[in-house]
Amino acid sequence: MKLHLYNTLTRSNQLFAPLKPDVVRMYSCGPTVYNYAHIGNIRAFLFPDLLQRVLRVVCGYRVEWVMNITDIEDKIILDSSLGSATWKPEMGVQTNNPNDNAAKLALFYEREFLNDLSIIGIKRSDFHAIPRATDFIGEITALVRKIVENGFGYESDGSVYFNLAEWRKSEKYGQLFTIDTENFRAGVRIDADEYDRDQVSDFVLWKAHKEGEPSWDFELNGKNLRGRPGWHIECSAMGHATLGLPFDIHTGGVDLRFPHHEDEIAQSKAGYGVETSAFWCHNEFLEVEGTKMSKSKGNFFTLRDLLDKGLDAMDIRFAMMSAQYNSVFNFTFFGLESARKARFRIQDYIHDLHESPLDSSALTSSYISEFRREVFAELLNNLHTPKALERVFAYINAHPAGSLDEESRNHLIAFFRELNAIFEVWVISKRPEKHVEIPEEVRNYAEQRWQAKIERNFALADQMRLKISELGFTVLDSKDSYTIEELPH
RNA sequence: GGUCUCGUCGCCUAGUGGCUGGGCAGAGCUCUGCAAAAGCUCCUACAGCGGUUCGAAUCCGCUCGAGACCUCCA
Repeated sequence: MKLHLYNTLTRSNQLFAPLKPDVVRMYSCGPTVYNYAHIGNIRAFLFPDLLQRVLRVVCGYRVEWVMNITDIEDKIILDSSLGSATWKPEMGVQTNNPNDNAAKLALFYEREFLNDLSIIGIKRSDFHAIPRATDFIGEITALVRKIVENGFGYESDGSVYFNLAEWRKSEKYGQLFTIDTENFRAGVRIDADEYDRDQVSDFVLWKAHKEGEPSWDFELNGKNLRGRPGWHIECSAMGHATLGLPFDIHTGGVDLRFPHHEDEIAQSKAGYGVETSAFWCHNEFLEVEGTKMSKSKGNFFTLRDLLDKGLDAMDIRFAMMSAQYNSVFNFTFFGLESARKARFRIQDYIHDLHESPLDSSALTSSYISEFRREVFAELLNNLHTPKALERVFAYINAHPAGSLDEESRNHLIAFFRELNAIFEVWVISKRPEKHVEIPEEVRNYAEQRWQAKIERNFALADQMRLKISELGFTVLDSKDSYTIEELPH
């Protein structure tokens, strides 16, 4: 089955086919590891996770998914510098070596990040590689050297810049983003004072060393330009090293279209002489309670913030599936609760499919192949998860589990197993039996309540209910009997 | 200032020139109390104003409103 994906490069939905047969090579711009992942980051990684799962499960491709770790960058340098207030003891002991300090801080947050990914249902084993920028300094410097050799880079005060004026003579700059050259230049000039650049719009490939900052040797034209990589060059080099260019799909947040991805396209082609990726796919941002998430508004949440509030990571994962990846997702706590209930409706249905039919006289048979085809068709339509879920709900509404015969149930169970290989928010099994110890006291109260109820002494029955709930339990009545359950928390 | 996106039932999310989605919340019923579960039923919306059309939430124009990007940001 074929996937249609929105390609920012062509600004249209395009039929996807891998460049090499049967294997999809996909690169996702990963995190800069200077802090804990927030829920916006989480969405940005749930998107490629969903994409690679659909490519594998529905399309049947093998997927080589690469996500980089940016472990050298301004904020990392600042927070890892000697005397930094944000240094944590868990990161280790700071030394006089800035490279070492930056690496320690980055490694700490990298581990936290990978742990967060696994909590949210993104599997480590689904990655082909998770390269760190600082492990590819050799690749990066080689690329910078090529760009200079090809006439698209120049050195100035120990830094190396991309010569955009030269590049634009033969190539289009602004493939992913409509750039207004006049405003673009005017905007950049403000921050550009300290640099001596031919064009204000030129971006940095290699940054000259500053005292106290991490740095690496870099030989260029017989000079050692000790310094560190520019932010955009890292992805060009790592994508080339881990997947080869061009690869099939490049993902990232919408904010990365410009300048990050635009510059990546220019650099890779200026250096390696080839295009970067056939598809560029961008996820939209999320908002929290209708406004942009920001620390000053107090609506900024890391994943661990939400888990600390007692929220379930699977509900967060499922809630994010309720909007298409390329539309703004409004994250609300009410919405999260709605998503939880919706998720459990499907979960209960899956459990029910495993139960033996009570009344075998009136069972119907349902051909699920059409249902399966429809759900998958929605996913293949640019990962339209809301529509896919709508199909699922419509189906389970029309086909209560109790009405289906054995064969239909088994087909459905098999289908939900497939679907869960994409959504990864359900358990495909019988309803688990609860083994909760009911205290003697609670059982006594429950029995007294039942007797009182039979005698129609509802005042006493209500008293008993109150006592039971105070002990953390509740009584569920059926026609001729009752059961005792533990209250949540 | 430039480049865009979007305004759909109480909330969230689809959709598309005519047949009027789905989830959550809410109401009623199955049910002789209370509480819960499940099932059934109900809850017909498309910012406003013009225009095109036999017919528009869907196309065009204007107005109002919301938001994003252009600078580190997923």
